[in-house]
Order: sequence, then C-alpha cells, then structure tokens
Amino acid sequence: MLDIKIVRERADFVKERLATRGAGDERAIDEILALDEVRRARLGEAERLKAQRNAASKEIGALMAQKKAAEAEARKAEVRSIGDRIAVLDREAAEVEGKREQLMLQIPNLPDASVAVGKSAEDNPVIRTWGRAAAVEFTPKSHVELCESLRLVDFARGAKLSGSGFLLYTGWGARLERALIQFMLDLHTREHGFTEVSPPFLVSEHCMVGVGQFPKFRDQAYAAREGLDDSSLGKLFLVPTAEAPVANIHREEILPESQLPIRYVAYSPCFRAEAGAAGVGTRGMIRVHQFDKVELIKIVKPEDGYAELEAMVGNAERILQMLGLHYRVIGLCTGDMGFASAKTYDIELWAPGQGSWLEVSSCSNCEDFQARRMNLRYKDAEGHNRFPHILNGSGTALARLFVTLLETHQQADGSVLIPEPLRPYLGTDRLVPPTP
RNA sequence: GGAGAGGUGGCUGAGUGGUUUAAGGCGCACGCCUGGAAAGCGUGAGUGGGCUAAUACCCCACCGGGGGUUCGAAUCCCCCCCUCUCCGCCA
Repeated sequence: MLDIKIVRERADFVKERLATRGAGDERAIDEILALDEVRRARLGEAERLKAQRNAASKEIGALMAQKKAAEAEARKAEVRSIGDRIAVLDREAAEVEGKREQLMLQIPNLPDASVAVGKSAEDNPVIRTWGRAAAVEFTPKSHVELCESLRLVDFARGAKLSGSGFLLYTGWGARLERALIQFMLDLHTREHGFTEVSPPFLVSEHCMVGVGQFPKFRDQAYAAREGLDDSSLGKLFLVPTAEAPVANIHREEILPESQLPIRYVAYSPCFRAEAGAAGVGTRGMIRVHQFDKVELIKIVKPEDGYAELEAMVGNAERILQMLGLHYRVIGLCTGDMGFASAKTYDIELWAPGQGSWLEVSSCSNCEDFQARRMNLRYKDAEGHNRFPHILNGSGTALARLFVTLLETHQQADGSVLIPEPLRPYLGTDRLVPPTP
C-alpha cells in the first residue's frame, strides 16, 4: 500500500509514476483524495466534540460526588445530544475511511526511478547474458520426449489424478526434483547467508493481502474449505508462492534494528489456479497448476534495499551457473512489473528443446509497499518506527528448471548428463533410458 | 468435536461504572550520588490518528477484535478470534 501522506502531498508525482504502468490506476487518485478530505473533516469535528464530552462527563462525576443530582441530570441531558452527533460523525468517517482503504489496496506500487518505462515484455531491457547455447550436433528433443523416454514424468497419469496442469514425477524424475530442491536450499543456507524456514502451505487472507495478492488477484488462488462447511471457505488459501507465508512471518511486529537484515529461504509447492489464463492445458511442464519453488525473502533497512536486490539476483544466478545453464537477466519495464514491486529482475533460461527462453526467477524489491500492508516495522537507531523494504526472489522455480536442465544436458544417445554439483544429491552422473 | 481456564503496556501483575492521567514490581534510558560500580534517589519512556514546518505543544482513540448499554466502560451485555489444560478423533 502506498503512503497516504505521499498521495496527499505529492499527488502529481504519484499519478505520473502510476501512469507509467499503463493500467490507468492513476485515475483512482483523485477519488481517494476526495474521500481522504471528507474523512479528516468528519474526524476533526468528532474529536472536538469528544473533547467536550470528556470534560462534561468529568464534571458530571464531580457533581454526583457532591450529591448535586439535579444539576448532574441537567448536564447529562445536554451531553446526550453531543453523543448523538458524535455517533453520526464517527459512522461517516469510518465509512469514508473504509472506501478509501479499499481503493488504496487496489493501487499498485510506484515503479522505482531506475526502472525502464515501457508497455510490455517487449520493452524489457536485457541486463546481461551468461553462457551460450550449446553447439548443435543433433536436433535437441523437447523435455516432453525426454521425460517420456527416461520415464521421469508420467503426464497421462498426472492428469488422471488431478486433471491437466498437474504432474506425476516418477523414479529418477521424482528424485531429480528432490535433488534440485535440496541442492538449492543447501547453497542458499550454507553460502548465501539465508535461514531456512518451512512454512504452512495454507495461509489466511491476511497473508494474501499483506503481500499484495489480494484483493486484486483473488480469482487466481485456490481457496480451501473445511469438510462440507461452506462458511469456512475463504479462510485458508493454497500458497501461490512461499512469499505469502514467509514475508508475513513478522507481520504486525516492531523489530529491533539489530535483527536486520533478515534473510529467509523456503521450499514450497506453489498452487496457481490461473483462472482464465491461456496456456494451461498445453502439453508439458511449462505452465502448470502446481510446481515446486525455492523462494528467497529479505527484510532489510530501506537504505540497503537495492543493494540487497542485486545480491539476491546474484544468489539465484549462482544456482544456474553451477548447473551449467545458459541464461539472461532482464529488467522488467514499468508496464510489465508485478503489482507489489518497485523494481524487478527476471532470469530466463534458454531451453534448447523449446527454442525459447523460460522464466525461472523473478526478484523484486517491493520497498515498503508490503510492509505497510502487513504493518511490519522496525525501530531505528533514533527510536523511530520505520517500514523496512521487503524483497522476494525465486531461487529458483522448479518445473522450468527441470525442463531446461534436461534439454540443455541431453546427449545424442538420448541420455542426460548431470552437472557435477548435483551428482551427490541425485546419486548418479547420468540419466539413461531404461532398458525395455 | 466436547469440557474448562485465560487474553491488561517490553515483562510481571492489580483493577467489577467516575481523582485510572491504567497502581505496584521487574527490566530499560538518562541524570544525581561514586575513584569506578552496586545500592539508593530523581526523571523519562507505548501505538495509531488529527493539527502542524516539526519526530515541539495540544486534541482524539487504543486494556485480543467488533458491536451494544451509559453523560461516562479495562470494568456491564452480545458476537467473534486466539492461547492453554483435559477428553475424543487422528498422521
């Protein structure tokens, strides 16, 4: 959520920044300001009347103590009408404030000044590229063929269990998935200074609002229900990313400055309903309803936010480098950035079998946008409470990493060579087709 | 799911309608005292909102959350949430 004071005092700047996203959010600002104006007017009058009433009530107490009942009764009648007026003003102020909050929750974050202005993914600048596509000596197979010939994923039975968009990993495939998760968790905890946490995979609405998933993207989530009790529907949601629980760990807390920076890494499955989205239902593992991900979360002092973002991208890149994968880092332009983010880098892997780049990581600094929503603060050296920057990044997403690993390291004979750092985790240096 | 107990400031712990401006204690910060410390004494310190140039005054609200009664609610009434204990069910 934006700071209402910034909206009030620098409305033109806020509108200009929002306009760069190209979604028309700036149009709601004037309405927010009008509601804010009314709220403060009602509140001001109500508070003046409350001060009057407080003083009068004290006098009534004193009169009662002096047994001056008649005088006390007279004062009571007088104060009663003030109370009625206060009730009306309070109700109006609360109503207007509620409307203002609803609108504020729908406003996305302001892009940082360093973010390229653009309309869509086509305007995203490529920041750097690592490695290169392997020299082609044979026609690379797609991961679907490889998964089937190596018996890593049973697409048909996955769909039989849960419908399209769900995967059944089998044998070495299941083992490879687990090995990748553990490899990434170990690297981030041992070498990158992250603390591992294992969060709930169902979270409350509060958590979803806190990170900015709700209320705007409510239709994208899977909602859980307890048994047949319809009234419980909407209390818990399957996590779309570990960001939802992990970024909220310290919600509504005031952290001592000495505790920052906080760096968490968590594995979780991610559930995406993707209602109405194109692509689910296409063959393969590129776009699915459930995938695994190792997520990085940082809670840092504002002055450290952008240095920590660069470091986080580096942490994710390190995974890909160690696995010998060809990737590029792109900066999302204003029109392509997520709702809560002020600045985002995506990392895309080259998938030879697809002949395309696949996004496996998105690292964002949300600045204090989420911290405001979840009321997370820290006490600085001067004793003032401040909102920290909250960052999130995939380190990395699994299904597409799995795809790219297979397609990149496939050999002419149909086997897949396992990169050296992964071998101790997987327990083999090569995946070979099973003998019939 | 059943029964019971509870939720008050950083912690502890009083408070069942009006000098509570939330007592007392512990802890914290600063000062006095001291050669230095401890003890002792003194002072200060919460969160949000409004008004502001102000993180200065002043005002309003906040005792798990939300309603209600009242001139006045931590206190009385209603609803909800959470925690703990025991029982049941369960991996």
